[in-house]
Amino acid sequence: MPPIKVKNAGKSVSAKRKSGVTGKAVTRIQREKQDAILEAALDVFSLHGFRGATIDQIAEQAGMSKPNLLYYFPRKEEIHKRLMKTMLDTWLQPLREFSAEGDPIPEIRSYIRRKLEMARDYPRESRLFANEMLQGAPRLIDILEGELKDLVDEKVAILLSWMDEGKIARTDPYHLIFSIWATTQHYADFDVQVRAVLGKDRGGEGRFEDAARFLENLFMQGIAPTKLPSR
Amino acid sequence: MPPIKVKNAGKSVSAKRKSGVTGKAVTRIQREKQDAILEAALDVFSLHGFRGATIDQIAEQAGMSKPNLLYYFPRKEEIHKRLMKTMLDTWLQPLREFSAEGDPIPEIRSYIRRKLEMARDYPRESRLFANEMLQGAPRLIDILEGELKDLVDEKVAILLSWMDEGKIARTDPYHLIFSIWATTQHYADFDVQVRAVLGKDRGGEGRFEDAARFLENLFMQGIAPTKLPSR
DNA sequence: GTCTATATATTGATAGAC
DNA sequence: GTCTATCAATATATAGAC
Repeated sequence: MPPIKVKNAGKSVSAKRKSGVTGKAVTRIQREKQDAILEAALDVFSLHGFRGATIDQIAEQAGMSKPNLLYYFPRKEEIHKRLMKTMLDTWLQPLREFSAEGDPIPEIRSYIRRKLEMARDYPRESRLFANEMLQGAPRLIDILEGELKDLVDEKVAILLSWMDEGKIARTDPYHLIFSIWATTQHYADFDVQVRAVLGKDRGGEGRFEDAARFLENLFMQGIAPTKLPSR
Repeated sequence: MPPIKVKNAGKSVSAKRKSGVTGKAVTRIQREKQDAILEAALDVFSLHGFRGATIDQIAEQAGMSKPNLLYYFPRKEEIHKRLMKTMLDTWLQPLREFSAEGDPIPEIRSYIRRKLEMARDYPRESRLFANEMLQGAPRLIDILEGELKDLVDEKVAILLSWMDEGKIARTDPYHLIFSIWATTQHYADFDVQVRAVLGKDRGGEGRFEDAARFLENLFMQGIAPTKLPSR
């Protein structure tokens, strides 16, 4: 699996000299400090959730004092908000790229592969998201019911049209998407368990290749158009 | 899906009059208080993780004062330890019941159904477990590498023998189990997201029936013996 | 067994010197 | 911008009266 390219996870080019929130000019050193904070915060929030994370921990990991950190992000919640924003952008990219243009089977296979690559390359983002879900998504529920639902509905329509055309087996498109999410993200969120169960001999880096092979096979069988429609 | 019976989630019969830890006699009222605490703690821990949960919250939810709670469980960690213990017992039951005796296809189908019923009926236990995984399983790693790995290895051997006999398709048994775990637990751990995406019309109680139909179909296709072995 | 009161540490956040 | 010092709130846990 090759590394995947993702939209600039930092600030957008147009915001290079202005902070979107405050409108104040932003120097290179300011951006570097902010990035160090966000990087450290991703570690801590993804591990302990919002309430379990402490500013102390984040500041230490970022290599600065607590008041210094609070100079850049006056409130704990704002760090978290920023992380969630950029995380969601990265996280939903594979689904956005899911296209009606290509052939159905390769398109779905490719989506699975990209999602698994995300779990491999961005496990902290996956855990940050999972933490928020476990807590009932108090800071994300609006996006789930709005932007995310709209995006999924759009892709579900594509899947349904493919089913109508007999290009893939008739099955529940929502639960198909849920299953792809669940199986791929599992390798980030439950990584400890995966490693522990596979043991030393099989728990190395090769586990993602094995997972990719298995998942592509599983879902390709599940949507093969030669099969009878699910009852 | 009928409700499932699970081994007594409270104290075992033989421990009815003795507390396993202290050896002291335990009255009915003591058990009731302990149960109320554990019940409330399951709510709070499953929502906020170990560090994010507070004794205040648990005590309030259990309807007692903080010192009163600490009379029964002198340390926060001991409440969590007890919860993890009983949770794991409940949680691994479906896998323990997975038997080499029955026919392969119905046996696997039945395992999927039971795991999904667990997600439906014990979502808090699922989230408690997920929270621990996200944190790197600091309080559970020994069990994962010991008891759980042994149990999985045992069931993997059964799956492999079925593959050798041509009764199910040849595929990676570990990742098959991971996929079943991931897809079923998803409906407990990511419940908010599932509801949000399905919307008002499809996000009701029927979602578990839909999920069961989809998952059984997906995995039955994936392991059907008529298929060629996965390359 | 349950309460009020409190000890002790940690938390998010601020003040003000430099 | 960064620091030390510190505040107010909250955290786990204990003391001791009843």
